[in-house]
Amino acid sequence: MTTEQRLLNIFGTLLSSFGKRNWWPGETELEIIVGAILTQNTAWKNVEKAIDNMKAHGVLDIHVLQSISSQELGEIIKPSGFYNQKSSRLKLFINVLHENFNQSIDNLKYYDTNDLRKLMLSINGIGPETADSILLYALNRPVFVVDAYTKRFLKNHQIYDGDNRYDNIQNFFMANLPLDTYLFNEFHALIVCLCQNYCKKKPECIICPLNKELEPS
DNA sequence: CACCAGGCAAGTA
DNA sequence: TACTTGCATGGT
Repeated sequence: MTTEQRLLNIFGTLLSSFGKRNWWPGETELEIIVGAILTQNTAWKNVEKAIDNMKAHGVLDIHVLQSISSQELGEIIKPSGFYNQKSSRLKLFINVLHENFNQSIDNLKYYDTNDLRKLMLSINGIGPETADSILLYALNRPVFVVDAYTKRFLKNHQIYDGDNRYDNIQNFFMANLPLDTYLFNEFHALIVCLCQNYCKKKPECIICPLNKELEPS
C-alpha cells in the first residue's frame, strides 16, 4: 500500500467515524482570521468568548480594528488569554490589510499562495500554523495545517518517521495527497477531533477508531 | 492543587 | 540546530 493510499484510508475512517466537521467556525473571513490568531495555545472555548465580546462591542470590523487602541482591544479579548500580545498581533495584521491591500480582505485573493504565506510569516505574531490556518480556512488555499495534534497523531499511530520540523511534516502530507482544499480542510479538522476524543495519551489510542480499523477481530 | 489548551518570538548553548 | 521561557485566561 502506498503512503497516499494509507493516508486516504485513514481519512476515510475518520470521516465515517466522526462525520464532516464543518470547519472553520466563523461567519466571515475576518472572523476566521481573528480566530486563528486568538486560538494560539488557547482552548477554543475561550476564543469563542473573546469573539462574542468583539461582536458585542462592534469591533469585528477592519476599520474599527484599525482605529481602536491596542489596550482597549486587549480588554475585549481578555478571555482568550495572552491578550496584550494578541491585541498587538491583530492590529499588526490589520495594518498590513490597510497598507498593502486597500483595506479589503477581498484583495488577498489576487495573490499567489506562496507569496501570501511569505507575507504573513513576515508579520510578527503569525507563525506557520496561524498562516496556514488563514490560507486554508479563510482563503480556501490547498495548504495542509500542522499542529500539536497532528504531531501526536502521527507519532501515536506510527505514520511518519521524519523529523519534527513543521515544514517537513507539512510536506509529508502535501507530497502524498492530492492538493485539494476540501480534503485538507476536513483532514485537519478530523485529526483535531480524533485527538480531542481519543488520542490524548497513547494508551487511550488503543480504542480509537483507527486502531479498530487496523485490527479486525 | 496541577495541568492543559487548535503558538509564537526571543534568548541561550 | 535544538532547547527554554514568557505570555494569561478558564476548564478539568
